[in-house]
Amino acid sequence: MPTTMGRRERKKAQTRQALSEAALRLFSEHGYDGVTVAQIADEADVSIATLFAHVPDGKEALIFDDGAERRLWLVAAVRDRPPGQSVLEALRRCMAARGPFTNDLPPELRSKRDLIVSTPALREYSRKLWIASEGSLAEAIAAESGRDSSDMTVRALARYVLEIPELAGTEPDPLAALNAIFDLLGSGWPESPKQA
Amino acid sequence: MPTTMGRRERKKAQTRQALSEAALRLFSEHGYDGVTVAQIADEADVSIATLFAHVPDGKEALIFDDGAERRLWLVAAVRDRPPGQSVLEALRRCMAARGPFTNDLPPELRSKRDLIVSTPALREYSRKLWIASEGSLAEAIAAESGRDSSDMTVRALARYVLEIPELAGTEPDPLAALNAIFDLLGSGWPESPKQA
DNA sequence: TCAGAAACTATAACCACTATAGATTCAGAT
DNA sequence: ATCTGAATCTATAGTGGTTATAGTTTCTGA
Repeated sequence: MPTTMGRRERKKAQTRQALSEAALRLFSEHGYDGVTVAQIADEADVSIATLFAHVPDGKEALIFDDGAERRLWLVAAVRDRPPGQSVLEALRRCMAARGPFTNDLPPELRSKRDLIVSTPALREYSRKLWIASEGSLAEAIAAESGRDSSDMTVRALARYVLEIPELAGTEPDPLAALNAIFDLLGSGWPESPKQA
Repeated sequence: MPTTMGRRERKKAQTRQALSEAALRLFSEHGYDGVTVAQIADEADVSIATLFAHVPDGKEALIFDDGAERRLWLVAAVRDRPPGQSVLEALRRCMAARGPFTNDLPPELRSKRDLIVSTPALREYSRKLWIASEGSLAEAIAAESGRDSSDMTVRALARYVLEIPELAGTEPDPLAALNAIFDLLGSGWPESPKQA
């Protein structure tokens, strides 16, 4: 069993990447709705059937990976945070370094992010990818807080954290929005009973 | 200007209702994916083009109204809550009486709810309808708390409240889940810093 | 070297949805 | 009462995403 990938897996990865690059290039040029999957398949020099074999989730998934990386990143951020740091603080820093919340990115990634943020179908799919990590994140949080990962409070917190990109990503100052939301999650909404 | 609707509006409402009923009946019988819009149009005795004229949001929207009622209900719950009651408590009671959180419903509505909860496409659309009220709810909350409705904290709270049906709707005990989530939103997540 | 798995292809189909143009029905003003 | 214009409905034909099928090529492991 060779340490390197066989030719087959290598070709597969190449095809998948050709599809991603073709899709991103065409989307950037003509907009998401201005491009058909047939054009993308052509540009990557494969058949339409092959395109869907590589990207079973459909057109929107073309420019995304499967989200496994995000999942690992989140879990690691919670589990390996420095001593004295809270779970929320660890998550806040983790997310602040990603996606819509930083401009410290190469220009290709920045334009990709802008494309996603400005295209509803892609924003929705991005949210789906984040939320797919809910279970893993809930387990990580549960492990750190001595609760069960099926505890609704834990699941809700995980979900709410993962909704932040969608919620704050379109704000004029995304980072400030991110911080405001984490403050809310940490301290709760101040009671404001109606005057009697 | 007559107090009652003209014949035209009456017929329009009839057609729309015929479509809703046909869709619900067929979905319940054969499952959402087991029914085509052509079958629904046939069952309601209209053309496919007419179906889409009545329901521009597409197949999933067939069994829903436009969500205006929900919006009014939520805003009223916040604004007209009894003296001494907090905003969150008012929203908790409002939601507890609706959708997935009560069984105090006629059997037709119960089976409709079960169909929605068990069909991903319909669950997603239901969430969309809830979230469409985010702006209105944020305004209502802002008015009660002396903040601005564009305040990220207000918007986040509104969003998080409106996500509750999707988040808690599939739990074994939805009402308990609802209460747990409102407790989290009210008090925040207890800090659990890592031991040094 | 051989057998089988995996990837790719062309083709054809299905379905949601849209566009168009024409027919019918209704509402409001004259 | 009638006329005009707008709303509604219709059939038809298309677009585009997605899947199914069946057959071909390419790689892998025995």
